[in-house]
Amino acid sequence: MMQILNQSFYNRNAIRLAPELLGKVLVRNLNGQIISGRIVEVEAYLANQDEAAHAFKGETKRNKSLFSKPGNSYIYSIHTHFCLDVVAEVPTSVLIRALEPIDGIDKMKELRNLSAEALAKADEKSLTSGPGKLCKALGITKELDGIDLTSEKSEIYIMDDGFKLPESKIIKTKRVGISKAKEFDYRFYIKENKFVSRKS
DNA sequence: ACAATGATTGGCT
DNA sequence: GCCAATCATTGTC
Repeated sequence: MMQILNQSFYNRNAIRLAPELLGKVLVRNLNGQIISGRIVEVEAYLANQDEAAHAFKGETKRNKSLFSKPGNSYIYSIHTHFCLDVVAEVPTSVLIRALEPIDGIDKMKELRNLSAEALAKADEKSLTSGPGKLCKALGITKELDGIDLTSEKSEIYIMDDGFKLPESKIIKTKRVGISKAKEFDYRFYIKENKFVSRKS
């Protein structure tokens, strides 16, 4: 049975929320068209004791969504891309790093804007296997920063479709691409899932 | 006002 | 594995 995740689901420390988000379905309503994918890789970011977290230095104009409320989006740009976090217990958050495409795969291909050559050999695996890639494939931009993910009226929300992920299928490792606080095992992904951005 | 930086990606070696 | 792309945000002057 399909059930939308509510605010109390999100309102816990990001380290506890992150593995619970694995297997849930991220839904994008793009002008009425549904694009969706199962979450297969995430990372938790804390605050006070986590130098890699955007919330580490306190609230700024950029990260104000982290200080808003559990279940809101936090979307920011990095280099030439956007990334999507869900706000957990304020101001911690969970970065969505990879999806297994479900609905709207043709639309994802269109939004990724791949070259004809890249499109020809693009398997579904490369469409959403990274935080920047999945934002592009789902048409997620900074305009959607701070929106409420707990309502089906929103342009982005997350569903539980009844998929049950066994504990034994959750792999926990160090986070990717950060220069500080590298030692923490705050990255979680689904074992043997080909849509994760990388192994180990 | 200006310089440095980055929770990434894609292409090339 | 290494590196450039490219720009919003941030800190400093």
